[in-house]
Amino acid sequence: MTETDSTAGRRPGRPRSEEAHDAILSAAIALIREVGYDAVTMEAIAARAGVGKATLYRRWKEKETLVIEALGRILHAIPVPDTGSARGDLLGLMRVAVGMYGDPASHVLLSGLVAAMARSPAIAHAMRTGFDARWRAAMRQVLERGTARGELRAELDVELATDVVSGPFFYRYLMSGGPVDEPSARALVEVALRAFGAPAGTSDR
Amino acid sequence: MTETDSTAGRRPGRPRSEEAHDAILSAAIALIREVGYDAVTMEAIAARAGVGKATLYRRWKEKETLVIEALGRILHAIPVPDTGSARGDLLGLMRVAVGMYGDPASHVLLSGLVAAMARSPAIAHAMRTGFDARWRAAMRQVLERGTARGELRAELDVELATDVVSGPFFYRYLMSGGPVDEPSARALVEVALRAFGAPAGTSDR
Amino acid sequence: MTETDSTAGRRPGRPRSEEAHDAILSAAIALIREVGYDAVTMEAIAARAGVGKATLYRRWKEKETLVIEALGRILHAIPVPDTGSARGDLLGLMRVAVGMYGDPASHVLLSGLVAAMARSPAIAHAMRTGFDARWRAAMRQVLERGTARGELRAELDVELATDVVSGPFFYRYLMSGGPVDEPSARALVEVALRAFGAPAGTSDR
Amino acid sequence: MTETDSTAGRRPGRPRSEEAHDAILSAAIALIREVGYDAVTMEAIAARAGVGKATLYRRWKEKETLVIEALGRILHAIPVPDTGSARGDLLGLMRVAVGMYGDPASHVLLSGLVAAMARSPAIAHAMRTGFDARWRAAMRQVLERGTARGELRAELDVELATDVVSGPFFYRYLMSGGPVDEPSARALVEVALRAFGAPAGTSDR
DNA sequence: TCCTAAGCGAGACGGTACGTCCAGTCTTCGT
DNA sequence: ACGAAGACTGGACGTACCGTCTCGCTTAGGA
Repeated sequence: MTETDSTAGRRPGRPRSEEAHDAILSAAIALIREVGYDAVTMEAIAARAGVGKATLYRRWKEKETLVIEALGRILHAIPVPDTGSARGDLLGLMRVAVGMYGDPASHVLLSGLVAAMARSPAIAHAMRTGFDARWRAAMRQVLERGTARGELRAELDVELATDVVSGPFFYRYLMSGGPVDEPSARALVEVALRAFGAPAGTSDR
Repeated sequence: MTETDSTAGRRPGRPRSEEAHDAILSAAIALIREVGYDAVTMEAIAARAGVGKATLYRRWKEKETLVIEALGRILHAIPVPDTGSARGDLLGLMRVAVGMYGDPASHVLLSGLVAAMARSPAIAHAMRTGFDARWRAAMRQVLERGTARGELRAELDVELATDVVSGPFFYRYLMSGGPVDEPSARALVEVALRAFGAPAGTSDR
Repeated sequence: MTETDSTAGRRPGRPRSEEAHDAILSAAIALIREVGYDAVTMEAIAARAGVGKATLYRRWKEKETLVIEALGRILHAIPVPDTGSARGDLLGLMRVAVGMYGDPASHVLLSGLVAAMARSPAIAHAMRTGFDARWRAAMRQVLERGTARGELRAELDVELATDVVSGPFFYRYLMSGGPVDEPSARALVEVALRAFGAPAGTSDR
Repeated sequence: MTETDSTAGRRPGRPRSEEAHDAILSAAIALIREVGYDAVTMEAIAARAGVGKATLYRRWKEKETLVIEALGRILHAIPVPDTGSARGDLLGLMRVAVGMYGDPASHVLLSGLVAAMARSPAIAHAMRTGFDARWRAAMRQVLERGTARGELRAELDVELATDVVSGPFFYRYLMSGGPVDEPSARALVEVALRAFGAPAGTSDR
């Protein structure tokens, strides 16, 4: 996520300090928890990390890219459920979603990042590859397993199915204020199965 | 949307100037178009409107509520299509959505407002009643017409169906970057019909 | 002027590069001419010289000492006039002064160094021995020649006479903005002769 | 010294706070005394005065003009001695000079301002009218009284005489490090009398 | 016709954060 | 142990807005 992915031949001069890097990301996370995402300032992060502001700007151009990298540290990989049925797998995944949306810090954080994505292609890219891609990969795996098992239609559009299942929560969470909970998760799974389930006579239902 | 809707009980003192009100809203809209939503500042709006800053703060507490009112001026009511079929009506509505998302100013604007909603309940309320409610009402009308015609299931959960159809575009637009266009609209309508259409043997198809 | 004047006693390790030394001093002079004395930074000098900042600090503690050494390179020795009369000699010397003050870079340069002298005894010492001493020596020579010739009083206080002649230009140049030119030089010489000339009946005029 | 000399018709908007003005100047003076002239920063002045930085920059573009105005507050008018003789008057004035140079804060302060004069015509102007002019006016008065009394030459060049008397101290103080004291003052007065005194046969001596 | 109250534009107020710059030091590599 | 390169902490810079606060002036209704 940093601009130097190394592997390239050593650059001259003093190398960037990993300690500083860690201190900054930790400070960022701590501050987000304490004062909330958009009260966090580069100034405060630097101070908390015991680091000059220039050191921040040398590595991240905006607060958001920094935050995204920081979140990468505490974000676990998304566990892909394997319950034996598409219904179970999808439900498992939706429960993960419910859990993520449930964190009280999430709202300001997510919406702040969404706003930042609209301003900066770099941030958009970081968010899409850093977060969304993980989620979509998990969904893809579940869906493909479902088609392989014959529970879901063979001609299934994975992207569409992913959005149909994921979009409603995202929309409720950020806009309409509708429920993002276990019952809703169940309902959405049933919708998905009706829309993308294999026609009768095959294994589902 | 302003706090004083009173024509009742005349208050003492000089009344608020409608000219100033108009000038401010016009300035806000113009600035959003010119420099983008989040580069707009109260300072600039006041200057552009030829108005003191206090005049702004007397009427709106935050930039967002001002903007929401300003948008109310240029936002048309959502036309509820009546094509004779649920498929046609839904598709008509989705085309409206495609059109709204298509405005190049929309991205920063919408995401900025979404972020503001997370910070301020007042803004959230304004957005939900000012924008989202219009959309949901249109959806409700279309969906109820569908059930009345027997095309859609009688036990349909209108809120759920609305979110299943609307959520994916919202999600693609603000997060994943997926397509928000006519073909996608068609695909989503088909998904909705499969998920919420009346069981075979009834009037749909 | 540098702390290592040693050609004596070979030290271990890589010897200091004379090329670097030259490059630095040249860069310093060039930058002073281009952007003016106090816009010059150690950073810029190092960059221009193609040298690490540490290399500068290894040799000079402050910008000023570096500059003083750099100036030593381009500063000619002060030519002591020998016209045969105290009046002529003094006038010759004052013309040198007029010439030095005439260089457009001199003002910021001199005043900057004067300010630095007040901060740092080291700089003060460098300036006094590097510049002022040369001037005073020239004055002394001229004055002593004058007393030897009987043109000037025998009991003359050389320091006082030097300051009476030199001070007014310095004062005008840095503070009052009065003229520093040939006529003023002439006037000052006449003052000096009246004040320090031998009493009537002796050799002066 | 501020850009608004009033008398002009009232400007619109909230007037500038005199309290803030005073607080700033006091803070500046206090800081100069405490940490020395060139360690004083706009930041520190603002903090000490309990004032926003913008309030400083709204009134003074550079630290130096602020300082000059601040000094104006504590600088007494120069008392013009009237002892009955040119010798006494000049000596009185020189004693004032010795006193001013004697203040331990003066060196960094004066040299800093001299450097600032070279950078900025505004500062140069402020210094010349604010400080130097007072001194020169006092000198002029003394000198003219001397000529009126017949002690000094009628054709006396006041500017030249002023610089001959004042320059040496200025030069010693900022450059050569020579003595600036009572004996030197006496010596300079004698020089002035020899150079500018009326020829023998008139009242002096 | 005045009085009171709230509006108005203008702009200064105390603050906070911005992103940049430089000082002076430190750490890496290669010579 | 030198060299360059470029990282480091620290702190001031000058700017931009924030939301609040005076100013003097205007515009109404009620006394």
